[in-house]
Amino acid sequence: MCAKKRDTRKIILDAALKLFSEKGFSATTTREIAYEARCAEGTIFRYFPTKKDILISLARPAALHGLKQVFEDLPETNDKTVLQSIIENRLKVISENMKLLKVIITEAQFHEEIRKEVYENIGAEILGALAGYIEKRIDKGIFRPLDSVIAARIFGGMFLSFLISKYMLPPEKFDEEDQKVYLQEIVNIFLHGIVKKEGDNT
Amino acid sequence: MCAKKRDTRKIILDAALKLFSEKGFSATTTREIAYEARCAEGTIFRYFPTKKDILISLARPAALHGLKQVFEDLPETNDKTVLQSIIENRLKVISENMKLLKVIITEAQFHEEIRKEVYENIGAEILGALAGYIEKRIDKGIFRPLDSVIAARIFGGMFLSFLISKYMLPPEKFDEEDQKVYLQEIVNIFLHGIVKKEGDNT
Amino acid sequence: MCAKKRDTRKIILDAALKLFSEKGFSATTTREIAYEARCAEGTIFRYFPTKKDILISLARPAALHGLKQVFEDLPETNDKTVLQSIIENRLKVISENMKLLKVIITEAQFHEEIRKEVYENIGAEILGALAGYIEKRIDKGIFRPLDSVIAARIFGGMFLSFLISKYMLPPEKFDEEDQKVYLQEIVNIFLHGIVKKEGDNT
Amino acid sequence: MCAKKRDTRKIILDAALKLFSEKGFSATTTREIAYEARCAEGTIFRYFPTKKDILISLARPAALHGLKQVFEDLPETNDKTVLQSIIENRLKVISENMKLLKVIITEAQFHEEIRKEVYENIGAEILGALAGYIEKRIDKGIFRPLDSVIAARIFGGMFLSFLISKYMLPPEKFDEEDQKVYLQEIVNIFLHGIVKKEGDNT
DNA sequence: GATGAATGAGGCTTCATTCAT
DNA sequence: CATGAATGAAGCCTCATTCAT
Repeated sequence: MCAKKRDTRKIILDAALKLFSEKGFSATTTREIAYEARCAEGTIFRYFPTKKDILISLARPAALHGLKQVFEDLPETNDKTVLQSIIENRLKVISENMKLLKVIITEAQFHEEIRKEVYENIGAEILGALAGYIEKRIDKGIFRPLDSVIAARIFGGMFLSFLISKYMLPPEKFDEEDQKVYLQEIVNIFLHGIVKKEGDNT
Repeated sequence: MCAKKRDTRKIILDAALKLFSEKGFSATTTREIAYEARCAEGTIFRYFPTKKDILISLARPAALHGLKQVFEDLPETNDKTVLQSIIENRLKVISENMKLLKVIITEAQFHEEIRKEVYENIGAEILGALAGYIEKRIDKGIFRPLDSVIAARIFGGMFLSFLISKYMLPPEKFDEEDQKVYLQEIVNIFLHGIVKKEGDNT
Repeated sequence: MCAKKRDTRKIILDAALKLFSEKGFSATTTREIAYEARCAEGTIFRYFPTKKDILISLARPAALHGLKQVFEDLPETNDKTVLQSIIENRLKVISENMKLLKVIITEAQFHEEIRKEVYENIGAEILGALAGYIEKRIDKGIFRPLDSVIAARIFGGMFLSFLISKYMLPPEKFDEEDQKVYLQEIVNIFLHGIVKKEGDNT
Repeated sequence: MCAKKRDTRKIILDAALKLFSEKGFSATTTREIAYEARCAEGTIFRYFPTKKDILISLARPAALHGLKQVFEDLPETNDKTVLQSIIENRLKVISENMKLLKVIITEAQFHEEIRKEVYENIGAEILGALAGYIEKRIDKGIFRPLDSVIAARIFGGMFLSFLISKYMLPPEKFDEEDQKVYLQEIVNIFLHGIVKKEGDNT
């Protein structure tokens, strides 16, 4: 009785995710969601009391789980190439969750509930993992001493700028080669910027 | 009876800007805009054929003009403290336009017209100015050779992470001191990451 | 649970027909139609994308079909009394569709779509049938040779003048007796006017 | 103080007439009338308390005067060619007033005030003149005895069918030649239909 | 559990009318 | 007299939500 039956709830969530990411939450109608999910409009309300509850469900820990992996369990080898290749791998996870990320980032501005979920998950846990990694490297004297949370956020911002370029620029303005160089430079700049240098006591 | 007759158009634009930035474009009603602008709903449509036209007017080059100066005419003294203080100064312009910036960034995702406006103003011109500055420093052998556009974007992302922290985090989690340190670290990491080092031939 | 579920579409069409014929298309509001149809305003738009689509649906061939029979299959006995009684009989069809006819004729002036529908139905087919009848009588030498289409239109005009008198004059100015005489004279004048006379070589 | 000043009232009436005849009364906005009359919207209301009053003013005796001429002062020569040529001449008056006629006929259905004006002017006077003419011919034994009012209305209907053909059919379907024949046949049918014949005692 | 017709509040927009200049 | 900005009621239409089947 477990796996087989068409999981309507999941289907509706997927449909909503697709549409929210394309048109935004307010501009998406329940009728469109029903059509995309190939179910009746009424069915949606058997699973979600309210349209807004669909949005909130998308920001639930379970849904965000995919995103958490991005900065989790970072190995402590700091060699430039290793870090870069890891980041490239993680990018796959991001790409798979891009639609969700877009919805979350956009709607978090306007909905307290989403914002809270984001802080407690992405904010605390995800960036926390990265900050933890940075902390350890500082302790080992490899990175210079700085606020690891701030450093993690800055790195997140660099990464974000990559995502913005990748997903909002027209493809001809940001090709495969650009992407590769971009990621290399993020790692370069960040590592060079954070690494401890002889005689540096800032 | 002197010059300043109540400029209704401007008042409506301001009201819309406030509400769009608080609730998003779709979630803001023309009735709310009218109420905020203290005019009749019908009056709005004497100045804007369509609700969407209010949004577009907000994103017009004229509106974005203020933001252009942020990275324009950067002095070529590269000393860390100078750069940092400059950036702090420019931040005032950003802060004054933050509401607009938020609306523009959010709605650019969903409206082709806005997106174009953004590319041609924020994208091309602003980041272009920063890229030009970086280019000159590379030529002088101060920065290591890298793609100046990518570097500019990365810096933009770092900056963006600051804005996100400043405007989305609850104030008690990001106080004046945090902000100062954050900006310092952006400059530190970026400069150290981009500067040419002895024996570096990456 | 049997067959006849409340046919909302038909009910809305009937309500619209009544109101359009009383107040005209533009002066009728969808709220009034909903009230007359005893349904919610929103319900109307489940069946018709647009108010104008209600009007167009009213003018669809299906709706005009009833009117086509008016001059169809006219027997070729030309005796005055026969023709007159026939016309009186057909009048029933007209009367039953008078509201529709009024709407169609009125709105055809302003809506291209309606006009086309009218030409292809009332114009071409109905008058065509009458013209065909006239043609046959000409061939038999009973009517004098003339343009049968024009003759049909002229007859239509005579008939129209009757309808105008019947439906626009206050009833006390156009009683049963008047109607009878009016129809007799239409037939008289038309037949005398169209019949071939000895020594007539117009 | 009499002739020279731009007669705003007349200009507004003309503008309204043009638009009412093109789009109908309800579908015409005061803004459009103001634009067509090259005056401010507010100016309209200095001359007409209400939009509807513009319409009513159009149906005033003074405005209808032109139309009255059509059947007035008919000479009593009944010769076919004379009558036909007269009608052709009168047609000029009709053409000049066609816009007004269209508005009057259309809106009379929906506005009591207009309807009354039409009865008392067009109905009584215009058709009355024609009926008087017919009466005289009957008295002289040239037309057979019949209800002259009905006969006048029937003739009016024939004429109306001509106007409908002329103003609603696409021009290529109703050329100059058609028009000439049409008018000839109206006269033919009417005269032959109404004339007294030997041995006719209907 | 699923459906989809029905609802009615409310959204965007229009428009006749008013009124200060 | 003329103007045209402002009004707000009302029009058309949308949409989240309900409910009988």
